[in-house]
Amino acid sequence: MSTEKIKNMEEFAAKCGVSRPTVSKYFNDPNSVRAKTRRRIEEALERFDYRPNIYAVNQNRRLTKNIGIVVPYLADPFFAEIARFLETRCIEAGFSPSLFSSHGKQELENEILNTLRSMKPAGVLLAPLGRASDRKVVEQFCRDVPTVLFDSNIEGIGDVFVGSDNPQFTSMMVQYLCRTGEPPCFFEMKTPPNPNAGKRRQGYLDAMEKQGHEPYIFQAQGEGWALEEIGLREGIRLLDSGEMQSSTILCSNDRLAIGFLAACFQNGLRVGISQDCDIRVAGLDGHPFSSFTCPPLTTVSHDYQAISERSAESLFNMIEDGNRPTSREEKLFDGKLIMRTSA
Amino acid sequence: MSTEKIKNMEEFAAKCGVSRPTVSKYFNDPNSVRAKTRRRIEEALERFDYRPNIYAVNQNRRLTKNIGIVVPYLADPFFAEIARFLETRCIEAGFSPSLFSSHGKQELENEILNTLRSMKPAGVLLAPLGRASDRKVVEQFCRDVPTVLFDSNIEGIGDVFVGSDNPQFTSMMVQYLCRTGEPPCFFEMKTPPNPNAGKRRQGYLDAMEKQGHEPYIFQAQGEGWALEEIGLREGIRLLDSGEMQSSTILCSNDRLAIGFLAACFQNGLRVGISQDCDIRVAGLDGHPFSSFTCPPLTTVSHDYQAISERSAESLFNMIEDGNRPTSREEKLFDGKLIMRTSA
DNA sequence: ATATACTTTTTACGCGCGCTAAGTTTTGAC
DNA sequence: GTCAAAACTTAGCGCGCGTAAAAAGTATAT
Repeated sequence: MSTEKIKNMEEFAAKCGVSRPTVSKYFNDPNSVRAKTRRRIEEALERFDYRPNIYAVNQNRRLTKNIGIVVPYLADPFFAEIARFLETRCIEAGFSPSLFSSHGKQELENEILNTLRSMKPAGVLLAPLGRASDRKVVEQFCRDVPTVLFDSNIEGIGDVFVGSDNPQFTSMMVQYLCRTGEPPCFFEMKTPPNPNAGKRRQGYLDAMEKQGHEPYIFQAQGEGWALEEIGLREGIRLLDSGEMQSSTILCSNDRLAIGFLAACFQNGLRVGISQDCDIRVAGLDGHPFSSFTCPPLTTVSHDYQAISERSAESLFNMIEDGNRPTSREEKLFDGKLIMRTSA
Repeated sequence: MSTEKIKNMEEFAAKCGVSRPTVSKYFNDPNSVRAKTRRRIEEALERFDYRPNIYAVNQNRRLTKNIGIVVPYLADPFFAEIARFLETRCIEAGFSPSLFSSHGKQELENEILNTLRSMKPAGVLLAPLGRASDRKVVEQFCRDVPTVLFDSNIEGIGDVFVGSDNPQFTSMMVQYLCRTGEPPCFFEMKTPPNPNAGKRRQGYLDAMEKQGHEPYIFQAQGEGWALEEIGLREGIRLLDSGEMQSSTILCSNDRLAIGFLAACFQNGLRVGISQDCDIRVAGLDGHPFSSFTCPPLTTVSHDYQAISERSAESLFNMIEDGNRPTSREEKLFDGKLIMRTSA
């Protein structure tokens, strides 16, 4: 490896013994040049560490090879996990992913979308804030940029939506809980930051009605994404209030459930399905840590792999075709019931 | 807001009624133009949504306003949390942060550093893989780009290192555990992916010796970042082996501890400090979820805020000064003992 | 050998902006 | 009203590359 600095493609082309446009062509698609030419370039590539200037490249290309990945809250392991999958898929497919987190704030989401727009990305994988999103901004963005929405659906926006069938999650869990014990009450936030809470509540109400049981919903106070803390604090409040109608509780998501488990522990309640336990607690999401709670959390898990794969594939297809789908596609994946010992 | 599309700075300058260089000057520093001129530009900015083409801008500036943030594993809530802090600080200071995760892989870390180099960043905040890092690559990178290392120190590399005093963590915890009960044994990974494990082991050995106790270390088998799972599986193996010399165990980090708690639960062991408990479990890190385990985890917490603040400030100072510090600076923050009920 | 279809080279322009130098206007202090 | 300083305008180069068109070269088939 020579230490000689190569300034630009012109110089590098000289080292290869080919012309600059040919080198340019090579970088756009190594297969588009003759095998012999390719070898010469690749040999030079090993002797000198030259990289095309990304800014010059992107300025001149109509569309870049960038892909934006936007999640509402990256410190949530659920999104961290999905982002990890997506990033890897993008790299494998030869794109340059850029990762953004809205940190739960509308202004930041808007700002990210604006930044993204000026990046001329080939496409964007967007998990919007949901209710907290600025609908008009997101809508306009999706018109301008090929976008796959995931996790959180905003009706009519984006070319494709890929996510989980949230009512199915709740319905399956309610059914399971009813068959194995007392019908559950429902623990959720009054003003949830995460997008799918509304659908889950409705799913609970519908499922309970279908099973012929009276629903009971407890709404936790609190704002923001500190879900475990809210689950703990409000869980204690709920337990102390004596309002609980049932010894089975379904939490709107695993993070609330983790908090609620802590509340139970603090109140000396034994959680689980065995005879000597006082209460059953279930969650929803298949949170990466849900198998390590005490007791391990019974939950309905997203099909992470499928959601990431499908989102990425959909976007890649759109990019390759060059045209957006005529009608909006929606793909919902079922969740998988994971029976552990908490419920 | 007019819908008229503005193609470039030339056009936008015309709308403002000022010349292009003046607009350019404004975007580089709004205070560098006369107040009246600034008003005219900002009014136009409200009527038309123009943004300078970031690729053209970055191509022509010697240094961009980009800051790279690199962490070894973003799906680890510890790094997610720090990354969130850092990102916010960069934006506040007028920079454009780009977030990268090495996903625990050396090749990816190298690739990220290469990408970063070609981004001509003003500076980089780097939490390296540590032992798994390619020392030469990181070293060369730090010579080329102003870099603040954080969390994981690589001796002699980078202009500044900001992190926690890991031996102090272990030492403090060992002291606490010895004063309140049986001296702890130590639970760690044989080949830990996280960088500071070595220092913690040494800290344990030193502290035990200082206290006049015989150390006992159990090394968990397993590779990668699935620390909870390893803690659970190997925890069970340890408990079943009957090798445990003490009823107090200190885990090398909170994620292992979370797994170990699950192992205890599964084995019917009651964890905690009260009389009716069988075992005390402590962790290290102040993991965001450590307060929601059952029982809540006694741990030594990083000073997240201080580490992020200091890292960011150090980098900003280097960037503003324009010159790198003559000698390498190291700043270690003490951890805070957080007494909960697990130990 | 000749025709045909690819590849590659040459030449040249354009992208949008940073930056500089020279000339012009505006500002504010006296 | 004068005058120097500050802010502006005009003009123009350069950054590193994509890309298009035309010319030249090269592989494959007849």
